[in-house]
Amino acid sequence: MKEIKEKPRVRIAPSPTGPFHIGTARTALFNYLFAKKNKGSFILRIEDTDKERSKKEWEDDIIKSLLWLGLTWDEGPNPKDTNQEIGSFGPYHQSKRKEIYKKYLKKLIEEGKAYYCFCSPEELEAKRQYFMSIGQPPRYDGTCRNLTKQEVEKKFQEGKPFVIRIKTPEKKLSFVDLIHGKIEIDTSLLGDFVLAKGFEEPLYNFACVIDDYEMKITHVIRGEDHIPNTPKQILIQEALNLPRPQYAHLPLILGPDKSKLSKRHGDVAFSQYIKKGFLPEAMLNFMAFLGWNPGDEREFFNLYQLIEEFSLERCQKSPAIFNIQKLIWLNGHYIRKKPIKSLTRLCIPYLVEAGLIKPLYEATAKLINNNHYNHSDEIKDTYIVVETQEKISFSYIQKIIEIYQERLKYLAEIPELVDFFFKKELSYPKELLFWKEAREKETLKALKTLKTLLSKIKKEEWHKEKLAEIILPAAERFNEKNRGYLLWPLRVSLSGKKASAGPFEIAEILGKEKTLKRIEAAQILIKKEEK
RNA sequence: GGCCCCGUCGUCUAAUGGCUAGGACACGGCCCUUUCAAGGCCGAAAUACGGGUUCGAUUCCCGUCGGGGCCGCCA
Repeated sequence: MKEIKEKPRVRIAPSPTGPFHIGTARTALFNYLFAKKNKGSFILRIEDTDKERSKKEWEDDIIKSLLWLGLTWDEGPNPKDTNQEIGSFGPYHQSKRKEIYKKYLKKLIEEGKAYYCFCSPEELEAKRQYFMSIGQPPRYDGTCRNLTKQEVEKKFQEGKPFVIRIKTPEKKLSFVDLIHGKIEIDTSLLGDFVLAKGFEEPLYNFACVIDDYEMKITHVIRGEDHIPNTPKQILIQEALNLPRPQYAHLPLILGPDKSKLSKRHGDVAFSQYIKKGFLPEAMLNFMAFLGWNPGDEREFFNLYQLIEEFSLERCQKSPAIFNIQKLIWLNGHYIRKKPIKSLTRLCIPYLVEAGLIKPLYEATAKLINNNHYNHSDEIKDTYIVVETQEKISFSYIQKIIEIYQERLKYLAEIPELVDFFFKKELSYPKELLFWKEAREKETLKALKTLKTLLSKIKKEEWHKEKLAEIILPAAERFNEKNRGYLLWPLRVSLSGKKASAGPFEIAEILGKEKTLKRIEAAQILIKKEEK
């Protein structure tokens, strides 16, 4: 494909009528990659023309999510103060652009390319039904198209509400899509569609065309569900004599049932993924591969590498099913690669939220409470274990996180994995202590052996290497066929879980005193139930 | 129903007018191992169907079938 000579200007134009959607995030990413790859501009425009449904909280959600991903925009709302804007083609909220739309609407009316329509919703519904019943696409029949000046005047006098419709010329229209190639449609199927409700409320297709023009958008990169809108938008451009941007329609993201990913598939809200503890690196890498690939077998890409490699030519035509398993796998990969200090910082809010620990200082508490978007350093602090009221340090927590780093798939899992470190007493069925066919007797014996062995280790030597040095040979002596007879009860008595990190690393973190206490607790558990 | 888009393992995908159609996730097995992970090895698994063009089509063309999107005074 030809090189892009002009510096491209692209936009992501979400409407703040609900939680920021995973599909919108993917579209944003592709726009961003295209812009950065070609040294162009990435613009954020808030499409809030639907004043009933648009809410500030959703706009904040959009902004937060994009920033979290690191997809910063060159023009749009100022992320530091959303009442301000950056860029010289604003305003970037459609709700603030009414006067601009009005100007173009008037021009169309004056030139006879659009007209007032006074038909009521009821009348239109009836017509729609009729067309459907005879197997025709439902479209406006043009009742008001040829109203005389006097008739229009009269309706105005009566104070009848009106909409503005375009006079759609009947013709074959085609456009070149950068992903799909040439797309042709017959405009007679479109009818005279509505541009705006009165002069004050422009509708999507109209506002979009005007803004794209005024903001000098060169490439419209959006979801495939917009293909049917494209001919309408081109018709508006032609009526107004505006240049046509290039179009690229990305394949849709599908749910497991192969229909467009939507609320009923569950987690489509982007913030859910942030809360669950997916990392931006994983989300970026994953979303990029939904409809794009580098053409070889590399599979890990950071944002900069994506910018380097991205091209629309390598975009897929066919839709992709959102495969959560692969996201989880990728996330595990990025968690393993995360520096341990950063990972600990990311995990702490989850531990706090689960009520396992709490920050000693109010300031930290506030910071954590705020959200999971925070990656800041301030989180290094002293914490209090809720159940025991012990003070613990950041580095103590770090040791715990470290032994779970390769097991973690997403951050929200961390509390259930490590909760036993913060519990006063563990509760688990005694059968969990039994290795293979071992029962009370053998297990008691194992626990007793462990206690004797561990008691002899000096506090200064209490680290996992020393523990292994002592316990491992003992385990072989205990049962020459299988070390599990000694090691399994150790691990279970310390963690209370059937799956966990290794017993020596756990014991090291727990310390001598607690380790011995937990072994005793296990002995008591077995004995108590024997009676 | 009309119009439009799409069709390679279950999923994300690579390849090409010509080697046994490659990789990844998930799945199964084995190894490692005290468990769970991680890691290593192995395995099962796909060109929707029918015609054409061609020496040769998964690839190009046509049709069928299948899936999806859109058909608002929502975006």
